[in-house]
Amino acid sequence: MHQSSMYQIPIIDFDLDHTLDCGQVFRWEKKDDWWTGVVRGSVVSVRQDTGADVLWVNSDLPEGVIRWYFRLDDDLSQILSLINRDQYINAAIAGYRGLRLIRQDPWECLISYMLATASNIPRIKNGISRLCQIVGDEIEPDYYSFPDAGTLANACEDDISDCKLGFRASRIIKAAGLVAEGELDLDATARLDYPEAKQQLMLVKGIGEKVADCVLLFSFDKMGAFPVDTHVEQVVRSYYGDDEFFGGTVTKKKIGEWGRSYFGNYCGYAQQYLFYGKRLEGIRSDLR
DNA sequence: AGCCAGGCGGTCA
DNA sequence: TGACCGCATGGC
Repeated sequence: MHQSSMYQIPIIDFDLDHTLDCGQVFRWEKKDDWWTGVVRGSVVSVRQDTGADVLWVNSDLPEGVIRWYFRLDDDLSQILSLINRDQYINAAIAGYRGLRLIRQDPWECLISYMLATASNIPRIKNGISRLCQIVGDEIEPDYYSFPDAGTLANACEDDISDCKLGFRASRIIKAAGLVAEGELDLDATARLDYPEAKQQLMLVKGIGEKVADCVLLFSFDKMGAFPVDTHVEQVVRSYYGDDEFFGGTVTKKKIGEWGRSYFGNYCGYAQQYLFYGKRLEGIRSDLR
């Protein structure tokens, strides 16, 4: 049995609910004020009372790992002031202040976002949950590890089929093979700078600009990545500018280039606030 | 009952 | 380049 201990971490400018609910991670669940998830193969529970300046942690991981995972080392107020360039992002920041990006495990992040293509968050969560339950290991009653590359590459077809991943299944199996064989070295790729790391990732079939940017931002520590999915595209098109603003047809590629230069070095944070901000009614009515 | 989803790769003009 | 398709199907 594991030995987990309870401790608290002092926090500032951190909102646990926004951080875990904003759609950047898919395996955390909240019940009775406690969020529970799996970090580095071990079950972690965290809780923040509303407005409290401490985070309660129940985990066998040391405090430093939790602080690292939640990017508590980021100077969030500084970052937010850097990206707060207009009324729209200001509203998103006001609505969701305390949202921090998370340092996810690169392998889990890669597969998760490959599975996220042409899907929606509830379905993504269900699919990843099934993948872990069917192909992963039960590390505690009802809690499962994310399957490693070798295990996933060799999973039997029936199990994969039961995960209900649709056309995405064959893509992740192939990627798993590349990682298991060492043909794709995620740790080495993470050490490259943004454009080179992105280029490397996109050599893999099934990884395009958007998936690559998500992996770069959420697990490779590249704050200058700006993933453009359908939601961010809709926000940018309707609020920031349409065809004429971009000088020709608006494409996701152009939006990505615009976002990186407009919001600057921490545009990845801006992207996540825009993405999550889309659900704020104040902003939605502004878009209408 | 449809429509659309944190896309990608290929094809065709 | 940019537009259009097929992919496979769950969730609302």
